[in-house]
Amino acid sequence: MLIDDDKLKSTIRDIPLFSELSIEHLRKISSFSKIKSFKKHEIIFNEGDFYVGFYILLKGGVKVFKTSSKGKESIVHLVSPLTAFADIPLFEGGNYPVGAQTLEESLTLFIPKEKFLELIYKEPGISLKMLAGFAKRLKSLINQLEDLSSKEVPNRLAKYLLKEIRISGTENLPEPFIKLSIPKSAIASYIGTITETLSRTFKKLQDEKIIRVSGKRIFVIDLKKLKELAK
Amino acid sequence: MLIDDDKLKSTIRDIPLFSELSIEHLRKISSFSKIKSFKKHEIIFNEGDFYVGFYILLKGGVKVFKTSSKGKESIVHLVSPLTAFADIPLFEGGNYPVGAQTLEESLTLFIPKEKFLELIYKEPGISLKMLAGFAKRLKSLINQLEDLSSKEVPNRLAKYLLKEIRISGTENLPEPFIKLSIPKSAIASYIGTITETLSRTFKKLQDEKIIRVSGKRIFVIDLKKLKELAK
DNA sequence: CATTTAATCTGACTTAAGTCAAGGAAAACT
DNA sequence: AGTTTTCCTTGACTTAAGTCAGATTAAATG
Repeated sequence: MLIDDDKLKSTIRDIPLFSELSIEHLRKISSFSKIKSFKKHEIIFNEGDFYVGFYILLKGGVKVFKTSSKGKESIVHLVSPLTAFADIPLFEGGNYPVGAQTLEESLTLFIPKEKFLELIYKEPGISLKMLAGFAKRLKSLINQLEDLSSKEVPNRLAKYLLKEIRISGTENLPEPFIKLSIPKSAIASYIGTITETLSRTFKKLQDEKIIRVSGKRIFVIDLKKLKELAK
Repeated sequence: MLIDDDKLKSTIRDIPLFSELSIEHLRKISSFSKIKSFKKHEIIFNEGDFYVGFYILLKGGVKVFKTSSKGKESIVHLVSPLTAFADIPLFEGGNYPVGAQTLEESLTLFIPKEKFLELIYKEPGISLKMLAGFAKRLKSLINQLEDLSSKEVPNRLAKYLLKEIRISGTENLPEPFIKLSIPKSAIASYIGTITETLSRTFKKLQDEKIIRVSGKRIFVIDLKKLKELAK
């Protein structure tokens, strides 16, 4: 156990999915769920594994991906802390339809399927929360889908950068920036391209004086142009 | 009113979402929902319209689409009968994030947001049903996303054709076939390409003796090859 | 049924982005 | 610190699929 029980309960509170549960329920959840820690690049589960439950990322970074018949992997979700992943098959039956692997050392909360479904039957409030969460993800997947088919790589990269800047909270600085904590190859796959093309696109945006790259940091010189590209 | 009330209630029963509701609840739903009929090519709602509720297609065909900033439309959902659409914003707030338009003369059941949410609070079984439905769609969107980024047009078309053949129930015939009820332009957009490319791809599959096209009917000559292409 | 309108096809051309191959840079690991 | 491994970049080339323009066919409508 890497964090103590009280800390865990207050962390569970921060998870949108569980934000409105009573102390009682939080205790219950923490009683049947397990903290699991993973090293960098460790596999959490493989596509096709027997489904036993879902995870909430507490700390670190995780990629959720599908592997095509030709072995090419495409990342469908870059998980950030306090977000659930692999919760879809809870209601679908079957095995894990995707694989998950850490991008850095990570801490997760594992929630076993059966116990959780029991709880959800008793506590309908949770299902409404989950519906809201699923709705949000459906919407974002639909957007991703539309972007992928109607926009080019520079547009998709711009959109990704803007999202990251919003998360970083540096949006209103004279030079908003982000620090990449994941390899560029993961970004490439996530926005639906390959590393070579991504590398060239980064260069292109630099040539156009829209961004400035310094190691793992990307500074936005011209936010207006970036937003223009993204929409 | 184009179908009588009893017929309507038994139709509602066939909708997966409502399949396990009591007569009481079915009556309730049919009391506050409205049958709306639409002509061919009629707009049901536009992207950005104020959200008032969702629809269930009873008869006909509907496309759900997003329009990019450059005016290019991409179809995110080809709705077939007994399927709900525009139900995502129920839990998300905001306006309609997509537009919907009929592809042929259609009959829908309109279910107003507020009334439905009231019902769902009282009847938690519905939310579990909806969760299952959302989970299924999330999974299918993830698959679409993966296909779009890892596969080429012929592969995507093959996959689409196979899905339609499964629906048509002719899978085990010596020559499985489907009858296109929607314009090819809709298929093109749905699989993420344009009509010209789709036309050439159809030709390619014909040259390779995988399919045979006769008007609006597509016959599969070589199912094995088609499946090979799709995976 | 004739004529307007919409859908589909075909060809010539362009282009974004993928593949292949090779060097460099940065990180991780004794 | 030095070496191995992973990550990133660059160049030359190829290709799938998009754009543009025009022709053909099918469908809708008076």
